[in-house]
Amino acid sequence: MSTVRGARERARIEVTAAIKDEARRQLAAEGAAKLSLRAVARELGMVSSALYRYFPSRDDLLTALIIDAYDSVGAAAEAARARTEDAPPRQSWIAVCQAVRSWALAHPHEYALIYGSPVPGYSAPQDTIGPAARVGNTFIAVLRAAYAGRGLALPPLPADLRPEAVRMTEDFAEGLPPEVTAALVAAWAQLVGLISFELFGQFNRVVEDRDTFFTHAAGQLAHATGLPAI
Amino acid sequence: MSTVRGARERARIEVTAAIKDEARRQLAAEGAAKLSLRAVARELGMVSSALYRYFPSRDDLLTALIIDAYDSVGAAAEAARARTEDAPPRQSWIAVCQAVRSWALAHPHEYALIYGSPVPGYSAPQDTIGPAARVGNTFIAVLRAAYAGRGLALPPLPADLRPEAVRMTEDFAEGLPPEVTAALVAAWAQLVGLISFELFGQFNRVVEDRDTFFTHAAGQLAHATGLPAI
DNA sequence: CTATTGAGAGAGCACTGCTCTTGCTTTGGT
DNA sequence: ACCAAAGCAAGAGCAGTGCTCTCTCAATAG
Repeated sequence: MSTVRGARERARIEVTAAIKDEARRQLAAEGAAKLSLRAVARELGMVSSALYRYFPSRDDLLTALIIDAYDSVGAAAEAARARTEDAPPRQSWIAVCQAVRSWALAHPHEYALIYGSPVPGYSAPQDTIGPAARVGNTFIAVLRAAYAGRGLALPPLPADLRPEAVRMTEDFAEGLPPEVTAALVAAWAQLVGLISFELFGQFNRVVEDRDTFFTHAAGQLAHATGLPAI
Repeated sequence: MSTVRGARERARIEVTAAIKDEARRQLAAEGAAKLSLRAVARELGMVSSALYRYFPSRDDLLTALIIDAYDSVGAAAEAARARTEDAPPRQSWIAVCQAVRSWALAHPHEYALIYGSPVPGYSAPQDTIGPAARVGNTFIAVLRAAYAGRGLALPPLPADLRPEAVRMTEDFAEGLPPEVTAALVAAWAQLVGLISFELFGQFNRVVEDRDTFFTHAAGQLAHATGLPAI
């Protein structure tokens, strides 16, 4: 139970939130590289050393922001799916793709934080893996619904990939045909590639009409996971 | 002509190279975030201010490393294509994909520098766009050879994407069917997505047998660009 | 009511990118 | 061959960073 125990505990929660808010502001304004503990503290009217009572290091603050970013994009994806629950699965798929892209365009630095080069340490802390899975799980949900009691429309896997696909299915996509699981994982990575290229400037002087291009590509990815064309 | 004009000019070239080498060493060891001008200077036995005679700022040093990285991965891709010039185009395509991935696994921090979040300014300087195109041009070359005097094996583009695909073709992929150009651009972005997911830890606890998975995905991308299965 | 815990403040360390000034050496024109 | 100009290294210094340590004071718990 999280009953409020006293003024102290309540204050701690509020200050922690204020720090994260200000840090997120600086992140959005200048990027992760220029996020400075001292500047956050200054803006909040406290001295820098006081901030260490709330986050033991700069990396921990960043990790907190990473988790929030995962949750934010995950929520956007889930909302898109909920909005299209009754539409054909292909439309639902494309809607989720577009939701992720829109979120990325609206929060470029937060996107870079989670899908760009990992800034803090090398392996992501344990706390991030839950929120990190939300978008992927949304895609899984779309496909699960689409494949409920329907035949497979995908060619069989090559022999060397099949065991891996079966394992992945058992691990996190129970119920999906292994062909679909493998295609889904690839499609999800590829989607992020498309968004990253657009966001990180790789499409400058290459792709101009990005909305159209992306929507088409998202449709191709839907096709790759075996979703019917309608 | 780059005739050596004198001891001074020669020294400048050598020192510039030494700085880049040491910087690349630190980049490979610790990542772009921890690359420090002072540490580079220290390691080279010079004082930090002297380094500014060669690179006007840290970002300029990083830009030089970015260009080198683009050239490095571009050379790897071109070599893979040269090695498979007489093979069926699908094999050539897959070989180039694998060359890019291998380069990325061997130079993770340099890869992150060019395909991860852009570290220095936001828009890449003019000097980078030439080297940055080498890998893409390699893929274009593979497809150009494959489509020389051969029919199209791709469905027609939707009406809204067609003009964009035609423009892209005229801009940098002269001779390719517009359907192929559009598919290629998407495939290239998607390939980077696959590699980034693997390199940045997004495949941890998800994909185990990464060689197999990647090779299969590369084959799917070849298929998406219309290359025949053999 | 007292002992313990948590929080803010301040000083300080080691480091960073970058600038400016001061000498010295190589260069190019006369 | 000489001499001004340009290129270069060194040193000091500024403003900023992450982080640690100590000190003081207020809130909590027994």
